[in-house]
Amino acid sequence: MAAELASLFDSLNLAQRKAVQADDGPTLVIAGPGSGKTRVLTSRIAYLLLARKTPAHRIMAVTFTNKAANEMRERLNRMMGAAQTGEMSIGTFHSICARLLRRDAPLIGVDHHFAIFDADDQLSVVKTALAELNIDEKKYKPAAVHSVISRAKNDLIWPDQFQPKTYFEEIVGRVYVRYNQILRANNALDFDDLLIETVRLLQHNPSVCQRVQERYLHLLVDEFQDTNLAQYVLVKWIAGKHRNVFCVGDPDQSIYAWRGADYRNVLRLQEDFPDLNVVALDQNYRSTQTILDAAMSVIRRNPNRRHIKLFTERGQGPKIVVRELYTDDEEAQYVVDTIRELIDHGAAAPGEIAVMYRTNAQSRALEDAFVRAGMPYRLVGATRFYARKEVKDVLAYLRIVNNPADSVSLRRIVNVPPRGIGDKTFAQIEEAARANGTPIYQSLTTGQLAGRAARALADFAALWRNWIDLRDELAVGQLFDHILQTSGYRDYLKDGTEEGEERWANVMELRNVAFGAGDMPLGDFLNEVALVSDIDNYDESANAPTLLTLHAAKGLEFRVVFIVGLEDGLLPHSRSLDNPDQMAEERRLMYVGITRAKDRLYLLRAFRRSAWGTSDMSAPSRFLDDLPAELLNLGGRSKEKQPSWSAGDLSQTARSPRPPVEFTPGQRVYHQKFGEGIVLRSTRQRDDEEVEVFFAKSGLKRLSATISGLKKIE
DNA sequence: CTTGCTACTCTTTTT
DNA sequence: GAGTAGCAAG
Repeated sequence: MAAELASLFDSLNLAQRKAVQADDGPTLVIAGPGSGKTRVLTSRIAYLLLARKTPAHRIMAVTFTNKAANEMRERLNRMMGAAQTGEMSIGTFHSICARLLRRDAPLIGVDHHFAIFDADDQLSVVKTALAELNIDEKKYKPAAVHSVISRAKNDLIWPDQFQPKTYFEEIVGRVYVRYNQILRANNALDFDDLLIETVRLLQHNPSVCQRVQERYLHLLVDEFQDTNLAQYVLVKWIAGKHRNVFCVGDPDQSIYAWRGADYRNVLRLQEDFPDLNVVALDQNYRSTQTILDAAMSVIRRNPNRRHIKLFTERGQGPKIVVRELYTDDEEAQYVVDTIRELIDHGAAAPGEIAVMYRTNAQSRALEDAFVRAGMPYRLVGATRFYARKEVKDVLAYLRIVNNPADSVSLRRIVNVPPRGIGDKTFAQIEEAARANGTPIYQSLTTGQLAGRAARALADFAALWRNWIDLRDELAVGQLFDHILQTSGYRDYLKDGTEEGEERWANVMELRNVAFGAGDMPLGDFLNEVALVSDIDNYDESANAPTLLTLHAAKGLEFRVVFIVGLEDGLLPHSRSLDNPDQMAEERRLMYVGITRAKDRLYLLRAFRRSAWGTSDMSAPSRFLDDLPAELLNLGGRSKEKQPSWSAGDLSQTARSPRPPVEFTPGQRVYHQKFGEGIVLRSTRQRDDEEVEVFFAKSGLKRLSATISGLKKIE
């Protein structure tokens, strides 16, 4: 024991050690990026377990992603070689709340088999509510309505407390009421319910509250700056008795205000726990001084922040490379080319490189470039695995078996594959269920419809019945196979097309997860699946560059980081331009991105970016202006002498932006769609180049050099 | 009820 | 440019 502790402390600096060994009572560790926050949190837990002999089951640790939780558990296991960490309550707020609620589900008006509705399901509930209330979807966008509802829940505002301030909110208030009723009729909770219902459970049930408060001797919270009000109140309740909260965070890295996160929770903590012990960590162990200086020069311009000076002993390191490319495709090509060079020169292994962007849509150009270069990559986000149609379909089958009240899932698959149960028939069933006040399952089995529909319904009801009977007899994996077979979904998906095979492969991946669940009850399995985030599945061992959004990059680090799309309107995002608070958040996002880099940082922008099928010009990000020239490598150009097409103001560049003729007759070229070809003629257009190419496969084509993405072959 | 066509929106960021 | 909602025809 003593040996483990000694070696643990050897790896910590004085300030970190002080935090780890803090006395019991409320503690807040404010720390800059790369200062070992998570390490301090893990060490604190090890310290509590080893030195303080705290039983593992009396510790709760909340992290931002399940991945972070798993990592922490692994580290503790390695450190202590003990399986006792398995008894710790560790996970995201959402997953921990789901576990708490499961036990006392009847107290909040659902049963133990309650479903957790994801973003997709939530939207479909909003749509149903809008339809029932005769509200026009075109005027009141379901997504916008839902975001207000979600925000209210995160601020702990129940439907009957919702105070509309605008006409729009007036409408939302009415939808909110109906929305929640529909959720409960489906025996379902949404993501936000997991938090707000747990707060209510603790508030209104003294015995439950006492049990929880008594049990958790220590509560530790990572990424505290990203907690919302509901989460903060949970912290207060859970730690209400023993008052041993240990929070770790960095206000400069708060990037989730848009979903209710409130960095003022730091102030609330100070108010609610006047004896709060605050520890600050500013030494950085991740990045070179150049990178830290760049990060500080960007974040410095935000108002109302505590000024901290980040320092490192890692030295200056290489300058930050700033480049301007002509299009987003060229930007992507630059990324791929540079990565290849870095790998060839041994500057970094492929897995130590990341490419970050503001919006998921930007990943497409990058993916194309990686595919063209035949270079493997990891993609985080975009179309998340669990959001794929086929995956959601199969899960919907499992969900109606676990929770026969789930009409949202039923609607999804009742006619997939086609069974002759169309919208109209389904609406009748739903109506019957509502009229009789019975769950949808019953009105399906006892339905008294006539003709073809009745036959189809009876057949489906028999299948469903059979699955439910098998629910508790078969393991999740076996049930999975059985349903896939008997429902006809398997044959429906495997339709012989290439796309069908791809979808089938995804279903098989899900099948692996199902078999991995072993004897776990179906409900537990579904809960777990509902709460995984994309980053949770990110495979460390795959040795390939990672493509991810700046948000997803939080908490990670890479030897080399590319941030692409440094353009006003993208980073900072156009929706933030007229709002100082949102602008400050964009700046923090940029700060988070920069500080992910250990050694090398590349900041790229494209002069022309295609979006919505058209290509538009863009101005450089204002954040680039904040970087001192001495930190930058501008590729031989001074800051004033940027490439020709961006010199001067935009109106001027619009007239004669680009390019000298790039393609000459006889040049061999490659086009993504048409393959290889030979240039016959090239004509300079106003701000483009028209190229006539003879393709081996598709014959003569006349193309725009900028839009076609035509490439030279050396 | 199913299939296939047209027209329209869409892009912040996520547990 | 792509995915989907909505509609018309089979």
